[in-house]
Amino acid sequence: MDARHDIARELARRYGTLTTEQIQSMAELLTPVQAKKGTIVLREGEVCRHIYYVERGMVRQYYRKNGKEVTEHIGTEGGIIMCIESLFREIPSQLAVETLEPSLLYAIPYEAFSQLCQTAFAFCQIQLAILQEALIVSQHKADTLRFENAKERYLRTLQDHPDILRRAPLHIVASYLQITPETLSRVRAIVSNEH
Amino acid sequence: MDARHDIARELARRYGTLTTEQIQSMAELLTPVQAKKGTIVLREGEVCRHIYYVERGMVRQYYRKNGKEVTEHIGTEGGIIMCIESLFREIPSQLAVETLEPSLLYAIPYEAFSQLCQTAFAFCQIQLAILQEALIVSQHKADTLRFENAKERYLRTLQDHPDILRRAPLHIVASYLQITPETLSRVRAIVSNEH
DNA sequence: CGTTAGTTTGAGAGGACTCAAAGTCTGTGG
DNA sequence: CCACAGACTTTGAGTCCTCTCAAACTAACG
Repeated sequence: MDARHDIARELARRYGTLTTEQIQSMAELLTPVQAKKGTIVLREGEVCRHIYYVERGMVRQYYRKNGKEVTEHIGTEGGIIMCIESLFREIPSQLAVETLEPSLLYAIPYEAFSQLCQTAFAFCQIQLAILQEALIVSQHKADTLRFENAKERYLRTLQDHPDILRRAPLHIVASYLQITPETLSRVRAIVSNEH
Repeated sequence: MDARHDIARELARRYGTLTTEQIQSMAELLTPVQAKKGTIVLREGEVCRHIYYVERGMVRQYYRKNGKEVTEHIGTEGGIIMCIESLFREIPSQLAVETLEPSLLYAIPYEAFSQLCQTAFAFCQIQLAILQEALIVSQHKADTLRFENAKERYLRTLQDHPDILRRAPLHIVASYLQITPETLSRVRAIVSNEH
């Protein structure tokens, strides 16, 4: 069976319900993207036209600010990556997307997916669920930044996404946690001293 | 003509396109909520079942953290208020909604609106557009907090939402800007000295 | 007109930043 | 297979922004 069916089925399971034919339609949209470590999947300035599903590997979204790279998001197996503003407004993306490991992504062309949405509410519901989920995550992230200091954010990530800490280089984890590499290094030292 | 038609028409204009009959259906969902200053429109712990459109007045969403009230969002004329996590997951809301002025809101029952979405893609598109917009705003907000200090955030709000600064009490603006009332008071003093 | 809520001002503390330098890892080419 | 260059991480010193705590002042409301 095509691997794309499995992804389509997984998306349906997670975000809604699709009939067998609808899963078939969904699967046909998926385009595999195999990329070795360090590949730029979406360049800054390009218009983002896909939603990406991470099947294997790890990718990050980042942008440049005052000459420094700021990591906005890191996605691992099962994660969804999209450059929200670029995708929905069809404007050049501030965000770039880069693999941090050899990765297998499945790109969902947004235009075509939107077409599908018009054919059946079930697809629409999936898009709605993805956006709702993203909004909830976005709010939780904001709360975390509001109330937790560097050490607490590190410990939370250690709890919630231990693979990110294990697999991503420190300076990228640091910008993901919105702290400097120096601070993360110090926090790490303190935490490992406490066991 | 019913005022609710005007709101429905405005929502359609802003977020999509609706036929006359669809505007009619939408208008029928809208429930006016007149509330004097200081009214709790949604209590913490209640499940949020409506999306609110602010026709007149000003409302805020806030939650309690370590005994203090934290203002998550302030909405004025034309704004949309929704307690995202509660609404979509149907769980008790952490957020409360309170009027800061005598206000006229229109409540859109989410359940009924979702029903409508299943009858025509046009409604779905409106919901999608609202969520997309909310996501973009949410990201911009995060960027602001990441890179701007107290004074810059104050000046930005002075630029973008001058009515909030004029109409809301300082301590509420402060928690909206994610700074203490003391800091906002100092920032304000500095800015007004510079003219 | 007094009581309470809200705002201003001051002093001091702390977390995270910047800049700087030393130490470690990694991968490429000889 | 080793050596070296460049990237990454650690450690140190000093600074700054915003916070907390405290007290005085002002406004608002019954």
